Amino acid sequence: MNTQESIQNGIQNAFKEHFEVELTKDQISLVPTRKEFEGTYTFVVFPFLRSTKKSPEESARLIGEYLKDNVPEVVDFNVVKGFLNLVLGNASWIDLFENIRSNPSFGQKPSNGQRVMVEYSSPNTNKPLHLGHLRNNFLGYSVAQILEANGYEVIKANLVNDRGIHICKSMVAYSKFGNNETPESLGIKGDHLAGKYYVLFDKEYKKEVQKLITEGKSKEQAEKEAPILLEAQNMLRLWEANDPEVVALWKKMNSWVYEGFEETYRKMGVSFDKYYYESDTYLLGKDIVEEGLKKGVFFQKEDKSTWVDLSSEGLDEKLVLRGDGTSVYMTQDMGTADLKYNDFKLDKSVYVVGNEQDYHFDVLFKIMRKLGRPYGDGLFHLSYGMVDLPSGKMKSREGTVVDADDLMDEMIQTAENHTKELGKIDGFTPEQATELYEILGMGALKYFLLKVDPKKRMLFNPQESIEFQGNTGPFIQYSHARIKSILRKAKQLGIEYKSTDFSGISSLHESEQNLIFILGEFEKKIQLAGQEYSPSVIAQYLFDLAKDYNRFYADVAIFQEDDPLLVSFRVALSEMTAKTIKKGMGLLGISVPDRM
RNA sequence: GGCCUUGUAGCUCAACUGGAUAGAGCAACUGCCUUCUAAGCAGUAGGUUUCAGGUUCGAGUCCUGACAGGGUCACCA
Repeated sequence: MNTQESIQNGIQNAFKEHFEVELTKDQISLVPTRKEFEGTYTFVVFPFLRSTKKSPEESARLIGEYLKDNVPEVVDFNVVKGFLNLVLGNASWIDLFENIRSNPSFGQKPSNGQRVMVEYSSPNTNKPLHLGHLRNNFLGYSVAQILEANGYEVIKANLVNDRGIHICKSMVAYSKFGNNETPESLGIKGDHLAGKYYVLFDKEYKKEVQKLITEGKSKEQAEKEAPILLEAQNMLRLWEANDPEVVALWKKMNSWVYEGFEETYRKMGVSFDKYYYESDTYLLGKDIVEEGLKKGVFFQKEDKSTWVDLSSEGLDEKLVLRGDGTSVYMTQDMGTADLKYNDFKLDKSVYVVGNEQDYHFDVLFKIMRKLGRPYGDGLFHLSYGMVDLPSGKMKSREGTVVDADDLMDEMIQTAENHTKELGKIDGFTPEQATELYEILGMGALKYFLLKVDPKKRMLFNPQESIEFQGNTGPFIQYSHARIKSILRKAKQLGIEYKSTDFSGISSLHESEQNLIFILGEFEKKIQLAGQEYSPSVIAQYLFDLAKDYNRFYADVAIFQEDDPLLVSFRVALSEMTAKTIKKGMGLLGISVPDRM
């Protein structure tokens, strides 16, 4: 039984004894005591005044007395209005620390027997990845790690959007203006080559529309009839008819893009267990439409188009299959949901997709539940906000995006400049230095994107946004490197701490207590992050942990201490902090250096 | 216009899901490197939590309404 539980027990008994009331454990919530008051846990008595039939102060005092007398962990208490602050003794701090450090699976829950798929990234193959994709990829990868730490078996999936009119746009532009350029001949990545032609298509298209308008067409007409658009539409038809020439071009350009993506993913540090391609899945889902019609979940209109009526659930009617029998996005997604389930027998399925698709997924999930899918309740849309620039929204077609590759390179470059300025690369080989810059640059970037609640839209200012001081990745990485330096010195001095018994320690510094307390919160935070699908919970926690450690570091001098037992204890406490930082940063997909 | 969502210090974000005097970082200002890494630590200053009501012992958090931003309401994906 841990400290919290024994306090809860004590409170239960106190209520029985003094007020003759039976409370259940989950009615008794303990909150951390605010910094300005003495104590570790606070019990709020206001909600129970009806059963205590006494003033808040009196009720709190009675419970406090009882706990002090009957719960060994509680050595003192104080009452402020209706808040009962409990003070824990040294022994329970040491106990708590021993518990944490003797747990070999700290930060990793045992298997819960459930399997979850996290689908993220899901790029289009007509353009390179940009800043928005970075948020998506880092989120998806991190959530996968967090779910794994919560005991799930996780499958990371990438559903590649490799077909459709937008892909044909790049292809048309390339075949018209490409002059047989290749990534090699241009010396650029394949995804950037495709992106170049996607932008070129848009330019050309706008030019043609303008020309048609001056020839007297209406804007709508011109936008529909621009020759280059007709070419793209024709190419899509040819592709669907398996035209050898179009398919060959499609394969060639896609393979370039995949090579480019692979390189970007490697730099991002993300990976996938399963790839799905829309060129394989885009015809799926029609059988589900049949099934839905039979079950009466869907209905047909006069033009033979198939719809679902969700008005009873507060939504509208929604098309699921066109009148001519061709698919829409929804059709495909219904089919893919079944495909994923049949491939892996999933208990849960997480879609990491931007919040502009909230409505779509709301509809999709409601449909799958109406159809009685066993996985219906396990579907979850991890909806995240856009990343805005000071100049506003990013648009690929107009080229106003922050390119993912460029940004990562810039971050690494900045890390290099910063490190050199601080003169911190003594004793590094060139390879080690390069690795360090990458760890720091990527750490800064990932932490910046993950520390914010995923649901919220966020602002990225290229000039100011990413710092190396304060609430940043490098700050946490720095704390880790500092501890590693302590551990190296401890080893050098021959200090034994791994199996030392610390129960003889009689007094702990306040910053040591704080540190033990926050270390003890780690598993709760992992659980919360898993429930909420929110890496920001972990990021926030790690910042607090690093801050508490740095406070401790400044407050006590580890090796100057006379008592060898205390020296060992402080080294052990440091080591545990480093382990927790490393594990936690791992959950965010961020590496930590041993030196920096 | 309907629906969804957001609004907290000059800026970027927190607030343990209804608890105490709303906290951090950046930017500004003050201190601290002859002992463990100053990418650090300590401190000063900065707030009518967009506004108006309501619910209650208690509201940034819940409800209603306004105002402002964003998204969506495609036979695009």
